[in-house]
Amino acid sequence: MKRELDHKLHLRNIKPTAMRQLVLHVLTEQSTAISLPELEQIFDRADKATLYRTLKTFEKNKLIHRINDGAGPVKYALCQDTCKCQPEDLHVHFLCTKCNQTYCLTEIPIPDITLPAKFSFENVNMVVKGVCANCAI
Amino acid sequence: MKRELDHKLHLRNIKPTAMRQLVLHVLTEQSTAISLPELEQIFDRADKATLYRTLKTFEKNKLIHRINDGAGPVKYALCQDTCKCQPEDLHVHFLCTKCNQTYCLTEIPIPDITLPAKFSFENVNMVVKGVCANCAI
DNA sequence: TCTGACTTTGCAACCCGGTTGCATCAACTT
DNA sequence: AAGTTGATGCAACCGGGTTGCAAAGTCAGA
Ligand SMILES: [Mn+2]
Ligand SMILES: [Mn+2]
Ligand SMILES: [Zn+2]
Ligand SMILES: [Zn+2]
Repeated sequence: MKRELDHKLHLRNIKPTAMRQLVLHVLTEQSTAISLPELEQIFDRADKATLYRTLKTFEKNKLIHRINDGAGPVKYALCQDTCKCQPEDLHVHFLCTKCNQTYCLTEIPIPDITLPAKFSFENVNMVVKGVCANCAI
Repeated sequence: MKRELDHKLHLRNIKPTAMRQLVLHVLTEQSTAISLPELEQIFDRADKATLYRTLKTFEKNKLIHRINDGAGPVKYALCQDTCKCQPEDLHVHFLCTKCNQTYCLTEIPIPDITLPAKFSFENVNMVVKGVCANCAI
């Protein structure tokens, strides 16, 4: 277990401190994305700034990606092992309006868009809102 | 001029107060979306809460729509006259990474997505990032 | 025209997510 | 052991967003 976490950190060139192991452990347990405030509640003895900087480090090193679903705080989810956070790694996200959980739809790539003349493409964010399978009646 | 603004307000069932006329006037002048903090700077004598509630009223009555481009504050842009803020009215937005302006690409509808089983669709937000025509070299 | 109900505005204060400065602590190098 | 670097903890701050409340404005009915 701990081995695998350390390995994941190592692959992304992140030094395996105790804090980082704990945070990564929590992240791997989630089936949906998690925000900094949620993380604060899970570790109620940990410092917000440390958690914040841990997420920053993870994001910079492409261990996690940030998701802006438009509903409150930014959320984070683990990247796939092969992810380089390039356009081809981008996928659709889904925000459930009932449970407020945000899902990575990693198998759904974002469709191509034809931009107006002289507009160049760098990146794209696509969030679908609706009701998730868990919340469906 | 003032006639047209009042007419727009009337069409959306918004009482034409002085404040609302001023804000709508500013909104019609913009070619890109504008945030509440930006609006505060334009009217530096106006109260933030009043501007805030004015935007809320406009949004509720579908005179403007909110754009969450993931870069700082929420921005707002005028809806088309025919807009009912339904899925068919949704369009792609474009955030320029150089000038930080957000464009409504009203002629580009958001492509359909096939969601996983039991996930239902309500809404979608799509923001493309890149460099706009004005900032292109 | 006066009155009372309702809406809008202005001001102040607050909330919360995000961010930073700084001192301390831990790990690693020489 | 001493020095260097990076990580952590704590406190404070910032900015966008939001609310409570009283004053001002609007307007219909008496
Ligand atoms: Mn994702
Ligand atoms: Mn738009
Ligand atoms: Zn759900
Ligand atoms: Zn631009």
